[in-house]
Amino acid sequence: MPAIGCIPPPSPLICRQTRLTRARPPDIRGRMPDGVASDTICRAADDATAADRLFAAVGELILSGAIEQGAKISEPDLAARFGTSRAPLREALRRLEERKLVTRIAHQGARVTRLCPERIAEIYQVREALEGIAAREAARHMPEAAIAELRRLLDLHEARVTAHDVYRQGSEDDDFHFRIIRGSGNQMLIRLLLDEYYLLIRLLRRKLSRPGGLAQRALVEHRRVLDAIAERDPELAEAMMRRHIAAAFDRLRQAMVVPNPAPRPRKEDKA
Amino acid sequence: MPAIGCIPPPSPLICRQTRLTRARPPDIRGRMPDGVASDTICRAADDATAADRLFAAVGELILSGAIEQGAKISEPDLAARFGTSRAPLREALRRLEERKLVTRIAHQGARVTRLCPERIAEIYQVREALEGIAAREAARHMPEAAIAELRRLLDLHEARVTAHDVYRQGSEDDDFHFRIIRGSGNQMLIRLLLDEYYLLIRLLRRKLSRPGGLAQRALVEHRRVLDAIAERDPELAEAMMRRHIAAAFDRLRQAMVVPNPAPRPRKEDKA
DNA sequence: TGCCGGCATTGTGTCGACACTCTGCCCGAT
DNA sequence: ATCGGGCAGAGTGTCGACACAATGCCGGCA
Repeated sequence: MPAIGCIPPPSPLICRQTRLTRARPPDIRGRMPDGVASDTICRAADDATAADRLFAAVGELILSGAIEQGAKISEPDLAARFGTSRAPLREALRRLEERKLVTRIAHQGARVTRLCPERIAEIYQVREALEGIAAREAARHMPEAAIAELRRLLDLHEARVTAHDVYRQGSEDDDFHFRIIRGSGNQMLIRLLLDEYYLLIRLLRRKLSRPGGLAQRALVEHRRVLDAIAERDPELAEAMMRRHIAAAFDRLRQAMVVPNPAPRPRKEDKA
Repeated sequence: MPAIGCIPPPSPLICRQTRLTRARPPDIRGRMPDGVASDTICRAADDATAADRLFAAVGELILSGAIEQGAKISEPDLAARFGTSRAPLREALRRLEERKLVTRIAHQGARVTRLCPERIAEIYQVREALEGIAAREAARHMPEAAIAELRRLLDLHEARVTAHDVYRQGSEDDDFHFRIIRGSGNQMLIRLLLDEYYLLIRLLRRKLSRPGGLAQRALVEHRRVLDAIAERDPELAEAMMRRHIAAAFDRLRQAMVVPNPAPRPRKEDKA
């Protein structure tokens, strides 16, 4: 039973600058939460296939909010807008579907996934478990150097937070989490969280006003997680991370109820 | 902020009998571990698109071992074998890729994912966390009726196990887990585990001889999980489930080392 | 005899076109 | 006036074909 090369392509994913046709100025603003994920998941999307580029571009379009949640996605439209045929676009949509960013119904088309509160709660439940594992494994495998670097990062965050009391658009928050996830060394987990779950988290962040004023709190929790990892205490790290995620969700939920009492429209279209 | 319909299509997936062309006898044996998942994930794949049918068929081909792990998948070949064009096959492959059953490299083709021991360990780590959550939530949300039914199922298993001392091909084992996962009521979790992770688990089960003689042990663990759920004790349920998965992995790992010292061929082709 | 470069072949990525399905609109009937 | 059926339009699913990339083979050269 041979068992060697597994999952070689580390991650095809949403990248920063993504052009579409080989020689064309960037018409899509594929901005990433600066300095965050650009180095994480990206692969040079330059010599990649059109489908890859479209996957990245459309993904970014969705995550950036350029295409609203629930909006229908017309294949001919989008393909034309990108100057490609439908084939690569369909591939991109299919991959986005698997990552749950779009929902497709046969003979009816694709639309951007709409996240309801129940689904958001579920996402956070799963995220809690997964990042708990990540923290646990990071406590086991994360190199000392990475830990030190992460500590410096948190110091930097603290400086910013005391100045503005806000984790800028969640990108710094993500940065912290990404590093721990990568620190786990668990390839399956890394792929699952970075390639799939964080897309959903970024998506739901779009529709939720970030609860400001609590960055200080999050920072404290981050420090606790990091301390546990630095002490090489897997159980504690897991517990702290889980508690942090749970707390973050609590904060999120409170922000969720306020702005929107209960408007429940049934149908609407047009992208 | 409207937020209503999310993730409507419960699950397109590997089904039992899957025909390809509308009117053609089933040339692909799409057998499921009988009586297990047939009711879980399936959707009548009859009026579905060719891509859906191919997705199910090729998936089953892989899971059944008809296409070996690491084997190359030639698009023209497979398409011809199924009497379709490459377009729907490519869609199927792409979806299988997202589910990590096949690995594709641009301009080079797709091959069945090969699971190395490290990856298997990672899968079990993640599975432990996810099914832990599932058990926890099942303790909260699973209907009494379902619990009672599950108890009867375990009684049935016990009868079989005392007779043969083996969980038949893992299908009964899966049945137990599936019910708990579904009992969690967490749609995201259900999709993640059933649509994605259990495919991998079935795949790795193919390459690992099932450690017989330990069914009794697994059954005891199953009962503990169920008891905790019946007592509506989420924490205990989670702990028991995690322990069960961890123990199952231990058993698996022992089975992993024995039959295969270290043959490591580098390359081979042909499906 | 072994290594390197060119060539043919295979196969993937992409394209344009067609068929069938679904949606929305218009019209006639009740 | 409202409801049901038919029709047109749009859109998705599928197909066959082509271009470029990658692989493997063959011959030339050291």
